[in-house]
Amino acid sequence: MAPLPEADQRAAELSPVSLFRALSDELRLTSLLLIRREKELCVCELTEAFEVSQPKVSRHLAILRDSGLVATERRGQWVYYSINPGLPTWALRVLDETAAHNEALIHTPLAKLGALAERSEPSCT
Amino acid sequence: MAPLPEADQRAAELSPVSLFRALSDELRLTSLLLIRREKELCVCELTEAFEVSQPKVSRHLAILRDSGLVATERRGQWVYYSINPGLPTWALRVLDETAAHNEALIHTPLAKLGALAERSEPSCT
DNA sequence: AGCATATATATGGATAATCGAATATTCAAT
DNA sequence: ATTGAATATTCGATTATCCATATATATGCT
Repeated sequence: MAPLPEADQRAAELSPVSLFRALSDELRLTSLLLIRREKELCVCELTEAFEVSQPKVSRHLAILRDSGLVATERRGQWVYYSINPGLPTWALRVLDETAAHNEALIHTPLAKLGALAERSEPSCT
Repeated sequence: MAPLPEADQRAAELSPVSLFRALSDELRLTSLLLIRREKELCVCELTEAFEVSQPKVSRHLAILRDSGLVATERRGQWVYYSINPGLPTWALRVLDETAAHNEALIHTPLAKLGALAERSEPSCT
């Protein structure tokens, strides 16, 4: 068999406690839900959507990545974060349930993202 | 309308972050799953099932109670913990998914509980 | 090369979580 | 009332988490 990518491997080993620890911070949870909804987002988009410092976003995304929840792909100067496709089904369902019944969680940042999108591509500032 | 019991009120306000924080500790998560499976358990049963100190179990159960996840009922000297019936559906589904696909989590403590049950009622020691 | 933008990491300090051990509290029964 | 069993709480120490700030790395462009 072909070896799994690193992130997928971590996701395959994902323990419930690791998942819940990762989701136990508001910025991490909402970032993950926003990424899930938008398919992929780069650091600067999240920084503007949540109006927090870039290092803060980066640090929390690193935690999501290290626990196997998100995958990253660099394209040019941007690093795009997306839901790790190797996530176990039960974890995806946890996210689905949480997202479906807590839409208010990402309401505001989603609106900010929308305003951002009107100026074409990332090009954050 | 009749006012909700305290625990139900907390459950109704349950935020995703609060839920995940509560589940981000192994003893709390496994205790909750064990309670869910057994309908109700008292502190001494959990103490023996997990082979940890009584204050430790009590402290973590208090956190589960304060975050609205479990309800308590005193019967004689024992305090029984059960899943808070006022838990929102999405939270129950999160527990369902977690339990269904991580049975190994409570395998050992469940076996210890079984051995305990052969000597009739709680009567821990 | 040199500069600007995007992202990541290191440092130090404040706050919170967790633990073991000791001590309270509550209830039942004598 | 006193004892014993079950549960809860407090205390001090340790560790983990989170933040802001500063700095480093990586990429693209000229």
